[in-house]
Amino acid sequence: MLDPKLLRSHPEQIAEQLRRRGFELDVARLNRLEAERKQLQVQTQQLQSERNSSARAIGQAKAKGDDIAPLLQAVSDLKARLEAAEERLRELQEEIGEVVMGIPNIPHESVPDGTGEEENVELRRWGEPPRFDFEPRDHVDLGTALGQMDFEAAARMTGSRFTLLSGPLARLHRALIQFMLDLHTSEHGYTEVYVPYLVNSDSLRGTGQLPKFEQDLFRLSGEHDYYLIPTAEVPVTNMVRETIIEAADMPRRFVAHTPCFRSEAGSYGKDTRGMIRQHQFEKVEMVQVVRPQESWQALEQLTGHAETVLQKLDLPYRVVVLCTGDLGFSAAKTYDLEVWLPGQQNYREISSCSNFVDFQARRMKARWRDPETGRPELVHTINGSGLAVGRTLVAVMENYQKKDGSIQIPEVLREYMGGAELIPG
RNA sequence: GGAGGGUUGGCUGAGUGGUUGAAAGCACCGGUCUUGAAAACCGGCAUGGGUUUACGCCCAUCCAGGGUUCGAAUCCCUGACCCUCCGCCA
Repeated sequence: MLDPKLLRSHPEQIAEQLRRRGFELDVARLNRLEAERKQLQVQTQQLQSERNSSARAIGQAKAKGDDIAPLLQAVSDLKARLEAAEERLRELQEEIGEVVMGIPNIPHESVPDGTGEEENVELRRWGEPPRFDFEPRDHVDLGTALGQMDFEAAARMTGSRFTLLSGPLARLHRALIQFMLDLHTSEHGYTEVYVPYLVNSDSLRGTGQLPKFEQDLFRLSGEHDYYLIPTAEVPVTNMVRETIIEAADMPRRFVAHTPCFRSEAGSYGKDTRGMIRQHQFEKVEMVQVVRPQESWQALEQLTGHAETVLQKLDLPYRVVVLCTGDLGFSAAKTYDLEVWLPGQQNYREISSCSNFVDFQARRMKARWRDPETGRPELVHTINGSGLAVGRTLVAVMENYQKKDGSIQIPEVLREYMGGAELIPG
């Protein structure tokens, strides 16, 4: 959510900045609603003030033993007028609230202009795509040949876009999780957290998935109105919802491994083969809650933490900065890490690191006490995948494959694999 | 699943219809005292919104929503969450 004060005072400037990301802000409508709100609010508050003072007068008269009948007479129609005004004001504020909640974040000035994915800008590359003296296979062929990856069985027990892993491949998947968590907690200063995988709608509103992106979520039916988390960002960021953090406790850095559940109703036909796009996948997520003046530095740092995972796994990747048109709803700036997949001969997204500045914090009422002002101020929130586990498994399989279909185990994972160096073909 | 208790400011916690936005304590900030610190003493200290050049004034908020009333933290209803006991259970 954008600062309502800014939205009121400089709507044209905000509209212009939002136009960069292809969002058309209806300034005329907003101004009209605001003008009406202002007028109605003043009127309502006048009536409330009237009610308060007359109620007080009645109380005093009663205490003195005076006759209160004429006073009661004087306020006889006040209540009806007040209720009508309050009702209209409430409706109006709801309408304004809906409009405001549907406005995306303003892109940071450093974000390149563009209309979509193809205009994202590559910043740097790390590592060399491996050369094979044979035709490299993709993870589906490799996993199926090993007999340790079964999409058909998963489709029978559930449906499409699910995977069944078994044996060493299942263990490798788990090893990746352990490795990532250990790295971030022991070397990058994150606190590991375990969180609910079901959340309420307030939490999803707080991080920006609701109200606009309900179709991407799995929602429970039955007694509770809960949703399956689409990312650990939701529960972890909401840890600080409606709290005031003391300056000494900043910054806060959390890392969590969770499954993620995405309906992605709009993605039919995209990445239908393999584990790239699933309804359920594991992710290790880093979240930072920082002082506003530190958030841009924190984004660079957090992106580096995600890169370290790829470097330690010796997986070639590149870093791109998303252009304005590809930016997520809540983000002010996003770096994507894309890993090299020999099976696709392409770089594919494996991590997304974003600075949300105060956008989520305002929705969540997440604040800290600024020693400069002594008052509660909004925090900034940053998060990033460190990394998407399923896609990392894909990357390891495809980059570490051998001609006979066996898969070499990256050195840093061996301690989590009982010392094994190879998944034999 | 059954029975009961609770939810008040950063924290603890008073407060059952009329200057209560809310006692008191803690924490925090400033001052006096002190070589310095502590203690003691004095003072300050909620959030959001409207309005004003400004001092300020006004409104809302005591879990949420509805109701009763001239007037609700306080009474009634519904819901959420927390706690205790019983039952069941990984």
